[in-house]
Amino acid sequence: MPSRLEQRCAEKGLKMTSQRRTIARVLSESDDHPDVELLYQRTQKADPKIGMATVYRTVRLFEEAGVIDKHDFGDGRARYEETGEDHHDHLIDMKTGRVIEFTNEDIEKLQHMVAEKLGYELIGHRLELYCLPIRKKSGE
Amino acid sequence: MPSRLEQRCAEKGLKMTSQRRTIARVLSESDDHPDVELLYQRTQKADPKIGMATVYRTVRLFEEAGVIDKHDFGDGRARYEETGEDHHDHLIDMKTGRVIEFTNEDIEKLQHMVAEKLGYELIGHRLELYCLPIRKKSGE
DNA sequence: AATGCAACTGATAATCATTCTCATTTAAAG
DNA sequence: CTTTAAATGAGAATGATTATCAGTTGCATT
Repeated sequence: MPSRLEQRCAEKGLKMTSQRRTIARVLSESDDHPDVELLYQRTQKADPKIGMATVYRTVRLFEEAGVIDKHDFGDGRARYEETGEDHHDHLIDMKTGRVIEFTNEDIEKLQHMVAEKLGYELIGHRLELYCLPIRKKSGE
Repeated sequence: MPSRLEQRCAEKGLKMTSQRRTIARVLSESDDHPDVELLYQRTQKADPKIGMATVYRTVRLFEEAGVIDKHDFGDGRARYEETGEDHHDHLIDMKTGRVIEFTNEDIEKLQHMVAEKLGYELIGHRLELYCLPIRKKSGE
């Protein structure tokens, strides 16, 4: 059973190799935001012959084809996730590093308005909220 | 005459050397968002003995002291600007690479609301709009 | 003003994520 | 089942940034 991502790759006319299928599957099955190192580890379980370079190449290919999204949460390495029809932004828990997805239509609209007011058309955007859990106990 | 930034460094209790003064001045006089390479070039004009490593170190020191802000606009290198009392976000012109600053109180408020709804306190955030000019005439 | 020393600096080596190189292998068309 | 352009794997190369270390300097104390 081909993964959803694999199908989308085929639709884009990408040549599908066994390595790309494996990586597509791993990405499809990931519900977090893995970096390349983590993707490499996960692909290793399915096919230990896949090289790091191939993961980098494939992830770049997929990103350029628009079937996955690339993120940079400020820790110096890129992280990826399958593109969904629902756009969402990210809230980063600074304590645990956990990433929570959210959507907010009002913010989206305001972004378009801001861009328009400045004479621009909004093509893409990045919104990340760096937060700490609300806690009434003691501590930092 | 010490630059505004130099004074702020002194207030933070940072030991001020001639190199740091020079770099602080260059940062104060920059109204764009220079990367380290560009800062290095600008400091060279004032003091050709300053090394690249010192620029990196100083910029990190200043950033950790909270007197300058570090940005990452997705081109693989960090860019800096003096911290102002006015918070602002950035609109990146994808055609020219120009960076336009803007503020929007409504977006700020919504961000806090989103974080709160998810059980978090908003500490910092990053908002960048990647845009293309709305059909303008030639040149610029 | 001279002293002492921790902190700073400059040159360069090291690191980290990512991309490139190239010999070998493979997907997909004929 | 050939053919061939493209993909792969291993490791070298790259670019931005950080660490190392011997020599230098700011600055608090004589």
